[in-house]
Amino acid sequence: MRIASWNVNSIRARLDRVAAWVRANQPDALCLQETKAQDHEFPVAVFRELGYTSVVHGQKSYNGVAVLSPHPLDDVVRGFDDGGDEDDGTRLIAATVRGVRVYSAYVPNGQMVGSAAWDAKLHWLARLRRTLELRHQPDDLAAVCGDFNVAPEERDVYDPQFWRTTVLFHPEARASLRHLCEFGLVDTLRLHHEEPALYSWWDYRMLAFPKNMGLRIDLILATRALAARCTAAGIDREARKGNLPSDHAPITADFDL
DNA sequence: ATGGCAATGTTTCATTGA
Repeated sequence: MRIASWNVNSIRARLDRVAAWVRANQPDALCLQETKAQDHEFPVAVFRELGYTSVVHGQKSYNGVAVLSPHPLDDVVRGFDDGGDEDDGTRLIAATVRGVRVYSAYVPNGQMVGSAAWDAKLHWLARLRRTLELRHQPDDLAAVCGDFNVAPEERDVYDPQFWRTTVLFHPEARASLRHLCEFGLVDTLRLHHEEPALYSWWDYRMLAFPKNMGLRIDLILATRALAARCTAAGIDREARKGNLPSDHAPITADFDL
């Protein structure tokens, strides 16, 4: 079973590229973030022609998440089902695919350290952990996938000295991500690749991509039971090339399931 | 080669992203 995740920076602007990637890579579950489409605007028909069903949770202009699969998508939940306040933005959707609970998460960026958006980012990560505590045991088969807007470690950042002052690599954001993982989630890429400079996002500016000035902020986190079955993980740098790319590359994890 | 931001809609500039 192959699970993939991709911040596409508008599904409508990226439709041909995403459809081609699905055709070539045949994921069993594809989590999308920043679809930037209301639910009725999501191009479900294009993916249906490829044999994929889409479950979506979107809004106008910003945010938006989805899960696509050629298999049945069961027990779909949009947003946090923790009984708390209504979500501020469409940033989370979950569905069960072949017995695996799959989450597509778009963690708030946080804008500036110390801003209201920064507080909201840390709160959002804490709320995601609470939701997992309510819904799962660490020995469940679950994958929390998406754009976390936090790089876990120094080896995931091209200039840690600079980036540690920003929302993407600030010690507090890293601590919030660590706390999430301490629920019992494993960073699947690091099960198979130890080397530094494996990035999933590059700024559109400053020739960041050809210079590999990036950060690894997109993750597929697996519960221990699922991680035990992880046979491969990777980042598809090729999909960041060419005309009109997303600023993020798709990431994948394969499981013996 | 992979080349110096991009998508949206508030639309000819402002907002947001990371």
